[in-house]
Amino acid sequence: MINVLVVEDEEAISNLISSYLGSKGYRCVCAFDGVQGADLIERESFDLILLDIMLPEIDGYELLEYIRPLGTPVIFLTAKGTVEDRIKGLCLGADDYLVKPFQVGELLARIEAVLRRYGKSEKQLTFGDVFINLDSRQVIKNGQAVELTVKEFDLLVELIRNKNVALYRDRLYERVWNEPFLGDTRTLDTHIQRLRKKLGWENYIKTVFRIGYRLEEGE
Amino acid sequence: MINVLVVEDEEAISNLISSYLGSKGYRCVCAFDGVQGADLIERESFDLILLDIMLPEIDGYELLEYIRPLGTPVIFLTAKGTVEDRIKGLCLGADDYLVKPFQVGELLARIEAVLRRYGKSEKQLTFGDVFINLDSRQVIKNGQAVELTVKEFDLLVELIRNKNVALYRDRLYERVWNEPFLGDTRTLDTHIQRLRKKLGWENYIKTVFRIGYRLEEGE
DNA sequence: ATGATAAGGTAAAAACATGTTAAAATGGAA
DNA sequence: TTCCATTTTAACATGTTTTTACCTTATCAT
Repeated sequence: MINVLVVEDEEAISNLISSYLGSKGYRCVCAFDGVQGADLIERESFDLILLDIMLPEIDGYELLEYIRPLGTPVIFLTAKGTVEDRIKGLCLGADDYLVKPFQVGELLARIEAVLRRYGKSEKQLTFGDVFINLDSRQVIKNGQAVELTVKEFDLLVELIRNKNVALYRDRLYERVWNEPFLGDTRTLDTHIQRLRKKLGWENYIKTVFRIGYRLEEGE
Repeated sequence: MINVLVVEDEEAISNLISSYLGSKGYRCVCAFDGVQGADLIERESFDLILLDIMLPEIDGYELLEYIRPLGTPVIFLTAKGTVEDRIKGLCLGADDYLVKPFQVGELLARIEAVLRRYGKSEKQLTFGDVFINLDSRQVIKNGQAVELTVKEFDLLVELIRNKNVALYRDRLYERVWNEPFLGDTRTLDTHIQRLRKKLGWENYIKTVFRIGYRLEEGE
């Protein structure tokens, strides 16, 4: 699922965006000031950030500086509509610019354009000989369908989206289960084992001892 | 691991690039003509493509057309050095342009710049012939993976981040272990020994008597 | 030089993490 | 409700890492 961060202090706008995008199948996380935004950016990775310029604590320009090295696309949302502001935002590295008030439909169009530009409008994933369709939630290995349960599927997607990254078990669990990780169960391990078995990925899903797991390319 | 495709028909250059990048922790796949290149691009996803312009079968410009929709960054490698060629490549969507013959170091610098721009530069560190990927938590020495435990890895990162600085043992311990140092154990020393051994760094990790340790550049 | 400390080296114990299996709990569909 | 697939838990086995213990070697201040 596409993960969007909305950094916006006006709650009305924030709610509007998140409920609209939610209904369109995006996952929205909201921050109400720059500090919260920076925190969230550190915690998890987003596919897109919608960024208000006028924010308490840290303003949008400053936050953008922080985001740029991550390469995450950014759309500015702002009341400031002068040409200079536009240019400033775009020069600093924003991907697009939307002046408030705006139609949610227009916002969606721009979001999709930006994501397309970044090749993130993924409906499918592949890894090795495994092909995954996110819409139908089907997994095919060597042309053969592989039956995965919900949790197994979500776990697989999370691993592939973060291939070659050592995923901390707590983060991994929290991302897939959407609940805090209380480290005393074997739930995650059990699911990892089942994925390994069903896909024959004993050599690709590596255990990173004391950290978590890593889906490794090559080998 | 960063996955690079090299499409280049001169085998000497291809080998040079792939062995150099390999030693820096990149995974390189080589294609020797445009058709092979297109095949590989279809088969797997790359983080970066190095593309020669003058190729048998399908030339670089044509292949670029094919690559662009994927959003994969491309650096042209070519003997053609005219301004028109430069402009043509960049206009068509190449991210950078390198004229042969080139220094491998310059190539690496450009690669890292492009990857950074795309947010794909997984954080990485190098020291001497050792290459560290912070995302995947993998360590490569001379192209060979070195298996480090969590503590060894964290200790190594701390040393490299403070190269040429004498690190007090208490500070070093506290940074890596996240707990106060109660100076009566040999834990830190033991880990230093193991790092020295695994990396062959007996001459680089110096003991600063009564102070701690220092990772020294240049023998 | 010498002795009090500090660090190196090695092995083994202790601590801890993950794999494995089966059984129990959960929850949705018939 | 009952059944069934899925998910979680529990218990035990196995495997790794980290720490400690102990002895040796090195360093520095006197």
